[in-house]
Amino acid sequence: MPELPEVETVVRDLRPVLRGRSILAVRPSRQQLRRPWQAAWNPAVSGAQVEGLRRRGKWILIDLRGHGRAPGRTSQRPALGLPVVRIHLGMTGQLTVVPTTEPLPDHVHVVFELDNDTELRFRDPRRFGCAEYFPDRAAVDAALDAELGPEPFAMDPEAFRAAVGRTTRCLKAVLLDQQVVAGVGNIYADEVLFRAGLHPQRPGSSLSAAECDRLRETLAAVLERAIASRGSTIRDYVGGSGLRGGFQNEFAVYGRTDQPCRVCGTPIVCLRLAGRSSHYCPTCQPARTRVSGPATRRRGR
DNA sequence: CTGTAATCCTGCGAGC
DNA sequence: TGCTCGCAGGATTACA
Repeated sequence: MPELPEVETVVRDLRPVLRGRSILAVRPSRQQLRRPWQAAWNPAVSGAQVEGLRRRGKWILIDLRGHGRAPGRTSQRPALGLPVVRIHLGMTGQLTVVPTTEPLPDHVHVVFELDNDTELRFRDPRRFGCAEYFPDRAAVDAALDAELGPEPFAMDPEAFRAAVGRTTRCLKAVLLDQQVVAGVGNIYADEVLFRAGLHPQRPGSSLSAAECDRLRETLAAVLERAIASRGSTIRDYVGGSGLRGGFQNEFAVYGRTDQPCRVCGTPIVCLRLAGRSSHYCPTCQPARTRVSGPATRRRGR
């Protein structure tokens, strides 16, 4: 569920609440998330202090200072590291800080006990998300940069044109590819393509430079607007403070199958592309670039 | 390389 | 009221 705007909202909500707090302990539920629980969690994270929160693509990064209670004598500790907790919300993940006295709902799979009678809870009914511990911040950043494309804001226009132009995959698949641009998911891919007037099925290589630039600019604009609305809540999503998002009220196409396009009235169409439901307006997003004049007539080979 | 489908899960709404 | 079915914001893998 959570795409870039939702993850960004969670990070902005939690940053002032978590910064400077110490983690007393980490408790997993009995059920596994996407990756198995790491035994290193507790000795490494307990006692560490939260230095800050960041987002990269759809990942939430909690930067820690100190390694907490290392086993053995103090003198045998390794040099102070900069550990990181890395969290992905998957489809239904929620990350909130609440007083310890708050009743524990179902599907809370990781609890970080904090030093002020509150706790950070990772709740994820479908368990497609994951929470991992890494001992070294630089290594995490390097790994993320290797597996993710650039953040959608301030992308290099040349590089984006090259990435889109070199593939025959359809635009929907291109936008969902985290290596092309990080953070876009099913909702915003559809919304961006509508606002850019591009058919989701068009091959990346069919775009002109101008269309590519328009796509890149629309992408940043839509995501920024969505962040300003605190993301979209279809069902499960809540921000770090438990608040729902508001951008679902501005959807032009997502989830609006058969409803009239807000611009031209044509019924919105839903197709299956890249394994995901894809919504678009067949009038506002023509399948072929509109070309005027008889030059488009077939000329001999 | 590209597209498709299945997989990991739970929950909810539609339709009967 | 209750049942089954299909689908859901993600990501990875296998296979044609």
